[in-house]
Amino acid sequence: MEQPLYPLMPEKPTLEGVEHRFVERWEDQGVYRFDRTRDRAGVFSIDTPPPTVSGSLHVGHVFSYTHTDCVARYQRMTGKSVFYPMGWDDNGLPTERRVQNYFGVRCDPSLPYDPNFTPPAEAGKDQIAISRRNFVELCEQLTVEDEKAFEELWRRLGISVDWSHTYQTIDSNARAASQRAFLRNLARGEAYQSEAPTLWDVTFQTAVAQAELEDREKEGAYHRVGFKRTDSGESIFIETTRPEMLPACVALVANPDDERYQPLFGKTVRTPLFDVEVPVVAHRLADPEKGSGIAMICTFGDVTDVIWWRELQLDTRPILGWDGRILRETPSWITAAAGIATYEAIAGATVHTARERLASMLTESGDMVGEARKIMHPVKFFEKGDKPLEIVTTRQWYIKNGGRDLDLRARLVERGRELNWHPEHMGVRYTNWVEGLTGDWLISRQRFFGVPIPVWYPLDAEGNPIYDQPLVPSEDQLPIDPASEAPAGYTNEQRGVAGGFMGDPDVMDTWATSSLTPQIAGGWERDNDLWSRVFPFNVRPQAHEIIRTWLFSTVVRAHLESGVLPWSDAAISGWILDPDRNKMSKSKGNVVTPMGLLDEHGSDAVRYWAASGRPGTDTAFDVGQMKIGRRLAIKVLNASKFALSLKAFTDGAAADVTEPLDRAMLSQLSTVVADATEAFESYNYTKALEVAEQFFWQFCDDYVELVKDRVYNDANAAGQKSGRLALGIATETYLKLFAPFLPFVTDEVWSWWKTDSVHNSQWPAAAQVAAFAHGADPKTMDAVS
RNA sequence: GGGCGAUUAGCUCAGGGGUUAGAGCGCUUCGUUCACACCGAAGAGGCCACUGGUUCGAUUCCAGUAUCGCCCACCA
Repeated sequence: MEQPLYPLMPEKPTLEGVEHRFVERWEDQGVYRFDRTRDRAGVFSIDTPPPTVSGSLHVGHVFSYTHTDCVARYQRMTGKSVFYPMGWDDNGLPTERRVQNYFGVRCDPSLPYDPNFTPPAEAGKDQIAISRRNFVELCEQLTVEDEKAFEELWRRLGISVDWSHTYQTIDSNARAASQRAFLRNLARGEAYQSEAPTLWDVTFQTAVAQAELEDREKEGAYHRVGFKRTDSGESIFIETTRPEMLPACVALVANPDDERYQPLFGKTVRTPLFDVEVPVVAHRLADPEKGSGIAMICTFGDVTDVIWWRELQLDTRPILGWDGRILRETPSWITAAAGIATYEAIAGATVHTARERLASMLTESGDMVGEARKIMHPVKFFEKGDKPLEIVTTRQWYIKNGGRDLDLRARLVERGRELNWHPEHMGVRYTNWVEGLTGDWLISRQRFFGVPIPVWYPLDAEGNPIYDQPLVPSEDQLPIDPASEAPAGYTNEQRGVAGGFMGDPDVMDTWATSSLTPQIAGGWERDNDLWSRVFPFNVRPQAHEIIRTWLFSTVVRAHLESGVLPWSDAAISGWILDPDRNKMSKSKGNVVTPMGLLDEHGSDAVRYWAASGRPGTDTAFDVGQMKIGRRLAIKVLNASKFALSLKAFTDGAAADVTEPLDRAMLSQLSTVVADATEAFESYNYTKALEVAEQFFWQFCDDYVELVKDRVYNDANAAGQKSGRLALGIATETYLKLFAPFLPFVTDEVWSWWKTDSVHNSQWPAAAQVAAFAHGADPKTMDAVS
């Protein structure tokens, strides 16, 4: 009796337990460890998206991270040292909100730190006010838990990251990188402060950036309101959706070509109820078709008001506070007794209440004609907020992003063209966004849990901050917290004291840190050796809805700091759609938990489904595809076992493939290898899987059936050797072709007859396979079938 | 309002100027204890959204229309 050639091969192969077995083995053997002795050319570096850990795990994560992993595994097999770090985005509002809800607390920066504070076991009805430091500690505590859940999922899914390279967007390296980049922007004049009208979220009481806006269709109503000409007393009617802004009115505006209003330009009118004299001005943005063709300009009712105010150099008459309520103090420009009385009736009211009150007062006074006419119109919201944004004037920090500088804008558009987009048409969104920028990037946020803006301001003799002489730390001090540390030359006793200093109270926008993920993960100015081996990165994988934020801001930072693109390629993933073809929402995603899917179908099967979603294409959530994936994995198991039981080999005596059938099969395989390789090189993992799968099924159905007798049969020694070798080559090759997609089952089979991991093996070369085919016609296989 | 993408079998999707347009699922039928029941084989099933144009030839290229989705936009 012959000894079995492959003693480790089980009698009944199964997928049972492969995930746990190989997750452990890969970790022990360091299969995915980044080899940092390799130079940049030998490295494939990935700017992994750091998931928002406070968000829920959902199938969308599984989907897009699998795509990147397939590419990473392919690159690793081509001999590259793959730099595949993992980051956690635990910085910013989502974490704050989750901590508030989870622990039932809220941050009150005026409170002192309580080192003994422990949150209640269960969140109570009333939020407990805690200090900023206590709040930040809770944020850190909760995110650690969240990160564990993500890591477990990634490992189980077979995501081949090197777990010794992880970061958090709030950890000290990230804070240092974020502050360092900011200080360099500041030193080069790319970061600046400005006191200006700013889009403001009244719920969160923070400024928001253009990239965080979204329009929502909301019901509004046109109020037709008359202004009396100062000279003749004739009424000029405007239509407004915001009558509550009337006390903030600084002018009326009409189009310069509008003959109806041309006689009014240069004249003045008086506002109803408040009796304030305002000019009538002309501007091209006034639309003769909208409302009555003449509009009131208020400071500030909408972003057009800001443009008019700036370009026409109008007065500033703010009436809205940071809390979204009408300022309590009666403004100085309202002098008429009736006007003051009217203002007092709305002082302190919310915008909504003030609108109702003023509308009824206008009706009573006869200044408003008819009923308010309901319309649907787009209203600007903070994407995470649920109250319309207001515009208030505040001092904020900005980074230049081409919004006000046409040269810089053109260079950034050019960067977008240099980038290889997958799929290509996603590049258009970048260009559209950059060309549509209306201002620089507002990076300061009036929040608590984030990277502090690393500057202080000296206080003058009256105790007022001197904003244009910020005090900055040296880079080797970073990260710093200006709220607890003092600038050089000062002591903490001088904080808030005339002649002393104050820390900038704000934190940076979460994107201001996330835009530096290549720098954070790649060891910029922290580990220059690493940096030189990974930057610029090869690929940024990400979703298409954050091209305007994450992708663009990362390009801005790398362009300003290093004068290059941060990566050569961007791989844009699509969305998961539910069976009704709607975007799969988080609530729906929770119904099917990712871990539950992996338990039910197996990781390889779920990966198979994910890999069927092409780059940038929205894909239906489809359990059927997972079942097919599982069937494929089982087939790989059984077919490989069969081939090996037929004494398939690749490393025996110097044999050659001599039989025409064997050669034809290998010829076909070499084409498949070439196609799969080409597909992977252009990030088309779906195609790579498809060609491998197609070959594999035909191989099983036809070739194996045809060859098995010959391979069993000892009589024809040459034919037998040829068949066994061809079987071995094919088996080894398809295992490798499938390895990026089905890492578990392929490594299981690999372990029966090889000692290393298939994931560290060399990606097949079409030419090598072809050499055994000796120029056979690949079509022979189809014919024979 | 501007832009991008999609529309192919009942479903999920490939494909691509040139014989009869493909796959998987589902459906129907058949088979199998000798790798694989978490199985295999065979079959039925299509005015390739619509209308024009270019062409010897269009499902494929071009233009327009419709529907769906997404991105963006200056809220009077």
